[in-house]
Amino acid sequence: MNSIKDITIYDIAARLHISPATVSRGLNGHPSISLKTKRKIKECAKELGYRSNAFASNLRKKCSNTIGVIVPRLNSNFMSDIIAGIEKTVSEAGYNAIISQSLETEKKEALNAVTMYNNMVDGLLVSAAYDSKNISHFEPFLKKNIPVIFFDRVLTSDLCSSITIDNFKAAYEITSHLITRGCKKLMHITGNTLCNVYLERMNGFKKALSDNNLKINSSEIIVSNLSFEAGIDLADRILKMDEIPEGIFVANDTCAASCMLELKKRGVKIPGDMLFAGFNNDPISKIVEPNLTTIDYRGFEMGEIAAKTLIGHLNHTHDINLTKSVVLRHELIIRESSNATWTRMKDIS
Amino acid sequence: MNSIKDITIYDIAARLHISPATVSRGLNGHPSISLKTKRKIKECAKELGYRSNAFASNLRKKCSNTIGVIVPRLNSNFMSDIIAGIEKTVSEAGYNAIISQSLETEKKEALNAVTMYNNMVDGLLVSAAYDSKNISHFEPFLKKNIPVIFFDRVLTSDLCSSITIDNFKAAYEITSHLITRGCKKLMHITGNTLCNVYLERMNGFKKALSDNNLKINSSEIIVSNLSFEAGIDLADRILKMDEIPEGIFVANDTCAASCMLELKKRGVKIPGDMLFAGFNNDPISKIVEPNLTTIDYRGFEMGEIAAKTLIGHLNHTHDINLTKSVVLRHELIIRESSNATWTRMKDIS
DNA sequence: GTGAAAGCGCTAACAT
DNA sequence: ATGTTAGCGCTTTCAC
Repeated sequence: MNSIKDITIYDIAARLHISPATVSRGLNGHPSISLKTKRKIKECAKELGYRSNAFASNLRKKCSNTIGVIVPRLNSNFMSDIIAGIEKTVSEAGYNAIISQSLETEKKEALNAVTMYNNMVDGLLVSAAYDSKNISHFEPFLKKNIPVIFFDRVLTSDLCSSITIDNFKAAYEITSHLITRGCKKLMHITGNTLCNVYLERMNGFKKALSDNNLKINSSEIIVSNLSFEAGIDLADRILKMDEIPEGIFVANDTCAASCMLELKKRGVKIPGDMLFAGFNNDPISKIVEPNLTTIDYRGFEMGEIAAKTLIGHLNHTHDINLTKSVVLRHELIIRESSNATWTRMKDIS
Repeated sequence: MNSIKDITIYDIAARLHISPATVSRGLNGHPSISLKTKRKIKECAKELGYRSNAFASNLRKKCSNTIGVIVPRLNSNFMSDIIAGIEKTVSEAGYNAIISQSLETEKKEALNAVTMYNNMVDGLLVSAAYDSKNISHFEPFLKKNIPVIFFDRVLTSDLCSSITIDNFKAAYEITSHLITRGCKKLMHITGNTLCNVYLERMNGFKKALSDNNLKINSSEIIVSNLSFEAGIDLADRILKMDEIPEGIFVANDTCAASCMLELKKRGVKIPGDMLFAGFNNDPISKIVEPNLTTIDYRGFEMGEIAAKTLIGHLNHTHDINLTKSVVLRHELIIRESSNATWTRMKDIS
């Protein structure tokens, strides 16, 4: 295939009448090589179009200088920001990143992990799939002391660090906000509660209710896949309820937006008849009418910190204390979908 | 770091009293190894927790079994679909993919290309950055006969295949649709016309106008970065025009949606006062009100075909005829934003 | 400051 | 059907 032979350090050595060892050292900035020879080597390398053979180098050094990234999906702004944050950080530290998506299944997540393992990644950054139950598929890494760090969607383990936001608190705040606006009968639409982010958001919702002396009826918490289509089905389900909720907190923006639209289509006025809140501050939350109250958190920063934590750990190899958690800040963004005092109580009085 | 020594084929060979070569062949399913020994080898490998060292293998074979993917951004559903299509295809063919984003700059695209080159990818799949002007940064690949295939955002070159849709035709169709609906004064908002997709969409727009005997005023074509924010600024600019357009075709959905919303906020009725069309069939197009007329094309399929083309080329190494183009189908999706006969002409009559 | 030499783990001639 | 052997390109210990 590649008709033209690759230039190796031997070619440079021959041309310069020095040893390959010196060339290797020169190229890698080894301190004990004189500046003059270093310069000569680099010039020659450039001239001949030399490129370092990463395989030979990695084989010899027994490490890849690569970190693996596994995420559920790449299709959100949020994830793209995270990836950008990771890429920036790892490349600044002289590492490469290899990225893969689990498409929300534990099976593909495990498969991706095997690939990463075989490619000898130095560390792993993971945001777990929707149905990932435990860290068993990451055990080969842990056994070999290859650090695995979770971000956003974490799998709890004593052996892994995690970077998250305080989903419980964020949910508590957004629910309290709806309550402050006058909602008494609230509803929560969440994702698979195996997933920490959805479990915690649900718990925050519940706590806000109980702290405000509102009773929690289990029928008012619905688990869904939070897709666009699910939002439409949910609207239907909501309208069929005995008592229509006054405020709805959905665990993501996409589903909140489609649900809201469907309800509007069926004659529900928002925020007139019902208040709405989402989660993520996705661009969609600024497009949907009314604009959606939501929780903002910065993906880029999360990616940066996840990568920095991993690389920091990789550098001082003796850091026993891997198991730390970083919690990033979030912000409640109040928009039109909840920005009215809820007044259906007039009907009752 | 990794305290436990890795198992190699030598360990398996020793344990089984056979040669490492046999182990290697057995593991790789070489035909001339008896089924019995194959099974024995695989069992032993599993038992010892063997993993193949990809570096040694790649070093020896002088190929990486990896294809590189460079895209502008990962943050759209469309791109995520493309990546999923690529990943599925390459993994079925026994390859790996390494993915990176250029963040819309030629500079980072070139940087990513260097990384890919040093990692000896067997081929490259590229969707060009916003400001990528030529293929010079891919020349090292072409010089070494490493195939580079463009998809969606292509850079024209005799040396590279491309997978696209017929942007010209799609734009022609959507513009004709607006004209059929009664618009006489049309406007087009496009991206950097260095980019084939935007250039062709603009040309399709122009052709539809001239075919319908509508004159093209250069002021009615605006180049923008097509971002959410740009849409808002454009709304302002549109309202300041001497003659407000009757129909607007924007080259993507995000910008179309934000522009439409801002116009609505300023009192413009859509589709009452003005028809709108976007491009991409992004989820946002189904959220914005009115729902946006747009062009749909399937990303998953595009990714699949791009990867299949590349891998097909990789397999029969003698395929001289790399330079072929595949054009995928697209579909005009008519929604509410243009689904009304335009009637402002009443004002004039 | 530089060189010699061994070896990382695997594969592919070339044997048998 | 299996074994022998050499070598992919690099890094690194040990010499000097």
